[in-house]
Amino acid sequence: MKKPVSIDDAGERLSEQLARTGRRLTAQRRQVYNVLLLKRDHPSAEEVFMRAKSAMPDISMATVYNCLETLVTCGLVRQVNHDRKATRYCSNMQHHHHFYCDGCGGAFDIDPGGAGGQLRLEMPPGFRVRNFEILFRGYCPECAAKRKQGAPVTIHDASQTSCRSHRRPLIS
Amino acid sequence: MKKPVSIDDAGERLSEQLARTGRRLTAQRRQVYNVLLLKRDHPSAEEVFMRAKSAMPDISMATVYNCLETLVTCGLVRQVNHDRKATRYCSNMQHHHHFYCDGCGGAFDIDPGGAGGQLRLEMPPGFRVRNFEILFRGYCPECAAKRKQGAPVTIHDASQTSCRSHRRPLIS
DNA sequence: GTCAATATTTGGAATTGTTCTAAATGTCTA
DNA sequence: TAGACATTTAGAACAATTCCAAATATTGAC
Repeated sequence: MKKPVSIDDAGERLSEQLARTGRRLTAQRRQVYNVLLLKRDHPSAEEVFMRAKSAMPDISMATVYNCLETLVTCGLVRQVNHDRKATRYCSNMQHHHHFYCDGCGGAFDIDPGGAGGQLRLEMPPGFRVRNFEILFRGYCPECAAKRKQGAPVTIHDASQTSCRSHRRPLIS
Repeated sequence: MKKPVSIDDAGERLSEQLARTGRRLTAQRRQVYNVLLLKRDHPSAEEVFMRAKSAMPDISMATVYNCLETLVTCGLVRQVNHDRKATRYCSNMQHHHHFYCDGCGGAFDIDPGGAGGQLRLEMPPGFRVRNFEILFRGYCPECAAKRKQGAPVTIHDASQTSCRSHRRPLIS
């Protein structure tokens, strides 16, 4: 299994990715990224703000949001959403699943296990799974067809709900 | 495969479940439940409101939220969340997974396929999966241990984050 | 190093989806 | 039909997030 980004590589990785997308390396971006690498417990923007603030007292919440967004679009960090709670941020960019604790609300990474077509997941010791749910992303038949025809398509525009509304729902 | 609740059974089912939990059957609750049974495309509260309003012009948004919550706690309807978008409501109470279309934003139910331990999912024709993610729910080692000891535990209190914060994250 | 051009940060206002509140209305039981 | 209690309602409050426009920082050219 590949190693995640170490704090040592982080600076290089960060400036590299920022440069690649024509962005500047700032102290705030470095700080926010560091927070995410230092303790990989999926903090919310609020939590990132508080941790960053302790090392950089003048950083603002708006900046934390900006930096997080930048890191996400640079592919250095990903967002993790669960129920409608605040978005959390994760510096583990390898493909993985998540375990959400009903007790403490914690989020834990679950390794996707054996590669290839076969999926063989193993929970780390001590975890008690009550249920699971698979979340697929892709294109529904209508949108897949539209894209094949080469029509210009806007991805993920929430206001564009035509497809959803006139299709027969897939439960029988 | 079992059939979902038909509109005909719905009234009975609704009053039955409401009575079981000491609640009253009201026109608004019936209306909201009907909206959800009539078109199973995972509408948001806003969409439910608009559809309900066309048959019952005086219904209010607050009532729609109240009714939806009641239906959820009665086990007649479930909430479906995706990214941080508005919660959607689903009257398919059988265990199933979800497919989210990146094109139109639609949500579709995916049958969990073969019963038993083995999981063999099949996408309905035309769907193009780009990626998937598994979401586990349960208890993390610390919370599982606490519960075994019979300590009184509050389930899912978001403010209680101790467990999350002092545990080493599970990525290596 | 200095300057201009441009990107970023910042505080506060605005927005969105949702919950709360308290008064009005409805339903049920006696 | 009254009294007890549940439900509905409009609007205020709320939390997480985004937007805005001014202040500040960074970069590249000289």
